[in-house]
Amino acid sequence: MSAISDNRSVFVTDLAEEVTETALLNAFNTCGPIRSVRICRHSDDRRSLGYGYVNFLTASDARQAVHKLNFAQICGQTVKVMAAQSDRTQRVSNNANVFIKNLDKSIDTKRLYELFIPFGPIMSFKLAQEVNGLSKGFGFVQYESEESAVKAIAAMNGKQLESKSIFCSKFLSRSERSKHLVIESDNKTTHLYVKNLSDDFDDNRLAKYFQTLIGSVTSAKVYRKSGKTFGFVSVEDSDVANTAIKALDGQHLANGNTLRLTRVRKVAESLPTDRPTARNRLDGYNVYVRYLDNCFTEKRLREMFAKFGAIASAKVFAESSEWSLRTNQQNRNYGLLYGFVLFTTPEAAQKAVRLMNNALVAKRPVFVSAKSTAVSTGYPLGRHMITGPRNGRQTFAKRLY
DNA sequence: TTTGAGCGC
Repeated sequence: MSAISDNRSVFVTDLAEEVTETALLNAFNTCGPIRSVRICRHSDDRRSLGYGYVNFLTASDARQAVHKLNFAQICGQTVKVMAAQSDRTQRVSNNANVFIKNLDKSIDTKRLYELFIPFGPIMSFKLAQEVNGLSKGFGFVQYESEESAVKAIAAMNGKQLESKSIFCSKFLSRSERSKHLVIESDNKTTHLYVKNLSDDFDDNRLAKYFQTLIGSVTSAKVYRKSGKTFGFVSVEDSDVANTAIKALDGQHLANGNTLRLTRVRKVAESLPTDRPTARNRLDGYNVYVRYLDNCFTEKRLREMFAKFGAIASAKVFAESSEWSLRTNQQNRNYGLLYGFVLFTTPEAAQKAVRLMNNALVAKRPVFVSAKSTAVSTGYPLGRHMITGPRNGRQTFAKRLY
């Protein structure tokens, strides 16, 4: 068992760049005997990363250091001191993390801490700041226990602080939050999807059916496909929509069909919270290609697609980030590869999809689509490995999207 | 407006 991540160590952050190990030692040795100190540094040029560790001989000295030296000045800069917690999962998800926003800009890190410490022991805290140190007006306080977080939220949410009334809630990660927003927005929709209609429904009849039962229908449209009859009904407000679902979902029609009524689901991609990406700019011009072959190269990709129009760029990507492990001795790629062909016109891209999808290339079907399905393969964003032509040379390049 | 991730020899 490593002696480092136990409760005899403290994590010190917001260190000025010039703070040395000696300065750190001098600042903390008033709390008790120290085994070691460490300032974490860039591996290339040894510049300080702005945080480090002080390892005491006893847990009680470490606790005392957190208490005594949090917000102390070292080399003229206020530092934060907290119990070291190297286990990332412990730091990230204990369900005791509070998000705070709408903070008056005059509230600094220390004030934030003081406002929230009455509700229980704090594991970590952070005020979001501009590079110049000015508050961004939001921050995080993570307690040791969920109970403290619940108490803090109950007491502090809506509280007037300086010019503003603050907002506090359990912290949600970006992805959790976006799911949440989809549900919220679904609950607010005024558009309903109706299925299992009997054949005798048309637009008029559907409108009348809803009108009679719930009133205030703004539109109704019936569709028939593969022998099924379904439709969309819009109502005046989301309360009516919710009432309609409660009242009509599961109703039996005259012919015995069970009517199903649900909200029209919004897709996460269409939410206004989603930032436009570089990828969107390529929509319509870019074609995604998946193909299994051990010599699938950019040159080959260009040759395959040249007949559809001018190609701005063609790239091949390896399925796995462990690409190098999948290169055989002839330096040919094997394993799943995929690529993108960027055309200079949307017409060329459409034609490529239409004529190349499922076409046989060297006896194998090739999958060609206007939309990439590669985003869900767990790729880290940013830099990606790209195969060089035939010689298997690896280079890193930015993804196309 | 703003929903993290700084944590080691």
